[in-house]
Amino acid sequence: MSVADYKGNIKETPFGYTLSVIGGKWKLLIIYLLAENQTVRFNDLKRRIGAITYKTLSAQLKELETDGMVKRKEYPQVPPKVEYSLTEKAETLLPVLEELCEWGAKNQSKKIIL
Amino acid sequence: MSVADYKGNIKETPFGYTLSVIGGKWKLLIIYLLAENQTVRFNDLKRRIGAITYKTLSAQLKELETDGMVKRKEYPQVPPKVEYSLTEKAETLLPVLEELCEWGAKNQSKKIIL
DNA sequence: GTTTACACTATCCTTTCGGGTAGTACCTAT
DNA sequence: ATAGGTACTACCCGAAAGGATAGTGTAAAC
Repeated sequence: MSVADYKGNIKETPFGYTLSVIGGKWKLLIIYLLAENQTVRFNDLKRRIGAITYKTLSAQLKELETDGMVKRKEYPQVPPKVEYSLTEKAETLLPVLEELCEWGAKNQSKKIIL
Repeated sequence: MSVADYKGNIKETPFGYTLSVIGGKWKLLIIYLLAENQTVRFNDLKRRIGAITYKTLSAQLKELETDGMVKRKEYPQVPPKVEYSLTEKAETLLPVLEELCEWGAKNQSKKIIL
């Protein structure tokens, strides 16, 4: 299915799919933090981000998990311990994210010339 | 400003900026249609997309315009005629969009292995 | 002279996303 | 005995995005 063929069901196109995977408000930051630190625990992630709430962090992680971007490893102990890390799938996206970032850096401040 | 430094104001990071420019529900489709056809008129765009409403199309185009992604050329005649086309800035993004698209195509159907 | 087309705008409504606050069960440290 | 830490969930709420419907002014086509 080509991008120009869709009629509103954007998630079914390759591009729309990619967008849906990384489009959440905090998803990129989470991906970057996991890329930098390999494995991070829930409350640690919360502390590093700061402004996010538990509920939102939990939701974003769950979405990333069902999209196959993060792995969740739970240790059956008390108090609980859960470690989050990137999947291989997520790692293959990192170079593309870098490029998007570069494009943004180049164009963010550019004046619009008509 | 690095991506890992932001605290909720995502639009100020290069990546967040890029995302905000292409993140609208129909923006990608519009960009692709303009890339394929060079210049397209308003109602023509509406017909090609189909499911979009005038209001939404109008809003998305306006946002793309203020972000410097599309040019709007108005002909002072009756009935009105307006042509939309991509700016150079938008054209520099096309290769990156292709890559996002490829990643999506490769990963969309992949099963998640834990 | 009624319809059609153009490029929209206005108003209202629904859906979606994320935020705020509180609470859970259990254990460790003081 | 009390406070704090762990990894969450439940419930409610507000803002923002986008959809539905209708209307505008002019002119050409039928």
